[in-house]
Amino acid sequence: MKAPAFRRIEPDARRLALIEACARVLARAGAAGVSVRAIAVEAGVSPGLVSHYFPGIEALVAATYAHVEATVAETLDRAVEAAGPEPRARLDAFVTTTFAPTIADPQLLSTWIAFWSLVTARPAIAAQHDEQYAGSRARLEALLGACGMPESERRRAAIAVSALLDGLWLELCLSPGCFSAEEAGAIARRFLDTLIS
Amino acid sequence: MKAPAFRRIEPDARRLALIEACARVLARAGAAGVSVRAIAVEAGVSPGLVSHYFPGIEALVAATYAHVEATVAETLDRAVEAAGPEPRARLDAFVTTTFAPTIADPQLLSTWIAFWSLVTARPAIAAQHDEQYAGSRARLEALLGACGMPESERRRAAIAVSALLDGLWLELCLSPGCFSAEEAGAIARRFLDTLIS
DNA sequence: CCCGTTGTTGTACGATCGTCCAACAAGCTT
DNA sequence: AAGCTTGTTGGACGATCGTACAACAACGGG
Repeated sequence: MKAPAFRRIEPDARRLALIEACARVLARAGAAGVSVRAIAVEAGVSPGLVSHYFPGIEALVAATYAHVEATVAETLDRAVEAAGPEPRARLDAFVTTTFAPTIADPQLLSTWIAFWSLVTARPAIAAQHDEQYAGSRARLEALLGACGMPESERRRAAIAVSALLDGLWLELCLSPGCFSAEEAGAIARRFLDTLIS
Repeated sequence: MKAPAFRRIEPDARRLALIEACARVLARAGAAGVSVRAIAVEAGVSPGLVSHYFPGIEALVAATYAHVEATVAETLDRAVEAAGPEPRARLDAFVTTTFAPTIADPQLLSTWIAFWSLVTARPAIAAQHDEQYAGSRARLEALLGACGMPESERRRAAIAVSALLDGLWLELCLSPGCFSAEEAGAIARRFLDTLIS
């Protein structure tokens, strides 16, 4: 009559648990502190299990980035839906939520940095980045189109807005004291004013 | 009659040589491939010398970032000077040069990423980032002021332009095929049009 | 209840990491 | 030419890394 030494769970659930553990390690220790053992401890499993589910740390980091990015995108979508039917209000909600504490978080940035550090050297990861960036831009294009922007201008406008948001988000994470989330939101919304009018 | 086993050079020159070697290693192997030994081989010295000049890899990466950032800033300043006296032409030169091949270079990005990965965890490096970012923004504010922008608007405008340039530059390095340097320059210059008019 | 499947463990292995320091030698001074 | 300063070497050290693999045990089907 003793407690089981471990629990068996289905592969997909285990994969997700490892991904979430990796995200926590990245948030706590940064890109340099991520390792098979640290993730295993965080997930409460043995080190060997990490290698069993992922061919290497890089694959796990890539999967973690994909998962966190999807979570962020879901948060943004939810905020857009909550903003109601007015197109411009939806766009503003997208912008404001981008700088909300849960997203403009230095700990979240470390996941991006760990992923970015792999993009240049690994073609497969570069392809993943291209794909996720295209998806993010497509959502932005849809929001801009709903505001009446002609299709011929949407591509460039989405690239511009995406870059502005990324740049503000990045600096907000790296130097939180330099300017506030409200200021970042105001800058971005003002930029949208000039784009849409 | 045999060649000397090594050359003694003055500490400042050796420090610079190590910094340049670190930059080359970062460009070639990325943030994950940087190590004391790799840098020592690249600089043609023994591993012990790296530790002798820098308290650790992190300090060397920080010094390398400072050096590369200064080089980039100098390139931008030179381009601005070469653009002549017209304020708007100087601003355009700043923007265009930001996306020139020597600056919007994936290999250069790895230096930034290696540095960024240290910002969150190390307060001293966060302070260095704040300082260098403030300097970069001050240069931008001066260029905007010369174009007739009132001082009360310069801060926000510089933050906005800096973020847009950073975001475009980042994406240009990560996904070179998505849009061109010319397109990035056109987007940025168009943004400046709306700001200055 | 037992048995087979397979998710999981835990360790051993070689490689590589950053750090350290005593010994060496290059080059200036005398 | 000899001595001295000090930049430089190069290996030793313990820690940690990713990987691999044989043994184990949890859990469902019989």
